Amino acid sequence: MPDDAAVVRRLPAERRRELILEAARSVILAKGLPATSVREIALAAGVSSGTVTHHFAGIDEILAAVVRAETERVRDELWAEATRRESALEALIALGEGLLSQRREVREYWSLWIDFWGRAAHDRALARWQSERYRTWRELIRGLVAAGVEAGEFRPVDADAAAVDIVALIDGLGIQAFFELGHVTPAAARRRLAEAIRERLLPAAAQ
Amino acid sequence: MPDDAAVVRRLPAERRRELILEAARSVILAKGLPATSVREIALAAGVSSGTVTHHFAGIDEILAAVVRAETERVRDELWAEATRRESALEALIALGEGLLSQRREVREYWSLWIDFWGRAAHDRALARWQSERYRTWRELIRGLVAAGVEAGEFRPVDADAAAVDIVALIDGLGIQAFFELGHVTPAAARRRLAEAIRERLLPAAAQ
Amino acid sequence: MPDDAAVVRRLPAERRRELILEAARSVILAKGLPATSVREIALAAGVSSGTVTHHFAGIDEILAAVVRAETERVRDELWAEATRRESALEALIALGEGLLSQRREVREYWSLWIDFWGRAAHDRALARWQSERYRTWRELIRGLVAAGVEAGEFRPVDADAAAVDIVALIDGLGIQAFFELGHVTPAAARRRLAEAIRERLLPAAAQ
Amino acid sequence: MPDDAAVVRRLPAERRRELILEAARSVILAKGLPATSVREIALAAGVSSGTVTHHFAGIDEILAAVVRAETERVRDELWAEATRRESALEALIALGEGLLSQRREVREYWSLWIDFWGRAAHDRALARWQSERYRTWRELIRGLVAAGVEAGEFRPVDADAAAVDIVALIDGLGIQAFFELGHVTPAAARRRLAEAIRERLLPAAAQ
DNA sequence: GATGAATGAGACTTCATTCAT
DNA sequence: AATGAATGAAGTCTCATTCAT
Repeated sequence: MPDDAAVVRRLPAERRRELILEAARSVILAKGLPATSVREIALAAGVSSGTVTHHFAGIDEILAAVVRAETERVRDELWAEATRRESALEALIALGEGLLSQRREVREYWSLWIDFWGRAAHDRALARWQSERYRTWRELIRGLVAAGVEAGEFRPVDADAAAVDIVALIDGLGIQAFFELGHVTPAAARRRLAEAIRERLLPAAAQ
Repeated sequence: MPDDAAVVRRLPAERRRELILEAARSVILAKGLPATSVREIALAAGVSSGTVTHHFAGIDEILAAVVRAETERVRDELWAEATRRESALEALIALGEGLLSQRREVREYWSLWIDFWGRAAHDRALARWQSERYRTWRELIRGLVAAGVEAGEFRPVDADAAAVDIVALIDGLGIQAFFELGHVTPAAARRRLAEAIRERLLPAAAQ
Repeated sequence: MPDDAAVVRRLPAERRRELILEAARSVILAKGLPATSVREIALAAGVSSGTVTHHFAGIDEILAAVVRAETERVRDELWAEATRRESALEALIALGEGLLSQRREVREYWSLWIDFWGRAAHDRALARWQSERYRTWRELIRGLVAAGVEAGEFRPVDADAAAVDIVALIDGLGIQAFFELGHVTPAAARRRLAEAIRERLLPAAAQ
Repeated sequence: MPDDAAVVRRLPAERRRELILEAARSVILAKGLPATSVREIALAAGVSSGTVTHHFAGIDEILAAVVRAETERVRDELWAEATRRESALEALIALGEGLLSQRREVREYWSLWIDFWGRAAHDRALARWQSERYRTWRELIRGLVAAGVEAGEFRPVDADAAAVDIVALIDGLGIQAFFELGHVTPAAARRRLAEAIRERLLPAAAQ
């Protein structure tokens, strides 16, 4: 019986990679990107450091994979939730509020992104990726705004411009809430966002 | 001409400290906070690494001093510029646009802050400091908004809420512009900010 | 003959640890505790400094391990030798003379202890350990004395007090012999010790 | 009034040297010889580190001077006290007990010596000096013993041998008491020494 | 006599990576 | 697939010493 209960010795490469990425994510969240080492990832994953470097080309690949997975996971989750709503307004607010939730995972999401920005600020390729990500978010939001305009739900605003504003507001409120210790709580940030979106898009009569 | 800049061997401590901080700032901007080492700072400053540690208690003191100096410099500069304007609207726009300028120094300012956020995200004391800094900015902006309301220049808005929104917009636009390679240029960010401020504060008739 | 001592690249951790401790011991003896660095230990062990820190948590762990191993080795060796003797007197003298032998290893033993005292004098935990070590030695000697008294071989002395005296004499003679260049040789120290023990313990008639 | 009360700016070299040695002594006692740095000595002396190296050739000279001064001071003091006694026995006991006193200065004396032994164990010149010091002590004690024998106060013992024994006992008891936390207190060490001296030297009838 | 700016060697430790097993 | 022994570069910091002032 060499295959002890919780201790899985040998796994398919793909499964082991996932476990290592999961461990890496938890270490990054706890200590921050710059303080995340192969040794700590290995420790958290319950494997030797050799196993970590056996499955990845280097530590940079691990970090990139973690951020990429997180991005996609959160985007898909929130988008699914948003498009379940009846109106464009509700969809937009659901999207924004999802990003300003006080759930632990959301705080972790911001932590990861703030860490990533720091790295991307000095790495051309990562900066390009970050730029793409912004483009994606703006495109999603632009679509919702345009649909609302089309449906007569919103004023006939410039959807591109509105998307820039809304993404900026979400980021700005997210950062304030992340560092804030009392004043701009996540709840307050969500209130501000919802109100700002209404004011920005609804016809005067509807506000 | 014995005291040629590049040759000066011995300087008053205060002057040497300044030169080292200047060098540290340039290294941080080029490589990022986590990649900034005593050795690189010394190299950039043209002194031995021993000289660096002779003038500072440790590398953390250097990094903190750089960020602190940058903060104060930019705040004072922009505030002086803003309060020179005639109306509250113009002052607000000057402040915001100053932070979204495409001058090299402003890009550097954002780089430094993005790096700092990464560190503050995992350091209680730095997070507190960041929180204080936000409080200061909101307070400055709240004052301008309240003055505009008082003068009948703005609608009777909640100045606190408006300050949160405007700080968030500036941060959000600043980050998008920082990473953006083509779409959301600094100029576009400034346009968006000015328009958003007008819409948020001016009476319907004045827009 | 692929595993020539000087060429062996890869070893079981336990064996490598032993080799490093052996190397550390030789460095300490040659240069003294305060001058013993990781680099020198690595050099003496024929490995990289990284290997040294790979096998030990830090240099303090190495130094402690060396001293501990030496202590136990000498104590066990001498005690085995002493208890092989027929009478309590002979056992005591064997023990003491073993500690005052002129064998190279004994001189090294004193060197190590003198170095260790220097460290323990300024370190509470090490001082406690040193105190324990004295307690052990006194206890061993007290037992021999008590046995001799019991057997009628010695006068009815206070065994506790005698143990303190004998330990003190051994230490004092050991130090004098260690530093002495001509007068109090190890041989002289042994003579003095044997005579002192006889005088201290034997009945007047037997001296 | 540049010459502020307690702050003496400029002193004759000889006086400054003394102040620095005094400061060095206190640092050595607090931190131990190996941890004593020029910077700490300068700090304790209230001068710049440049001043310290200005008055001494190097840190080794300072350390040697401190030990030398301490040695002479203690020897002279105790010898004066001993020779004030009426009998050889009392003089010997006064000498020994002076070295086992529980006064703070005596504990400091042992600390200094233990530190010094560590250094002398790896330095030929210092070892020679240590040897000389032992020779001096043995000579002083031999003289007292011989006088006692001469006067009929002591048995006709070999004074040379007795001196070796007594010096050894003092050292051995001193070390045990230095490290001991409860059992062999300074008071117990003094009792043991006095009794051992009596037994070693007095005629059987007088004990 | 006194200062302290400047230096460079060397202290310990952390680390990503390689590779024999 | 997994391990972990081994490496050497690079990290921060301490230090004794030099020397212009």
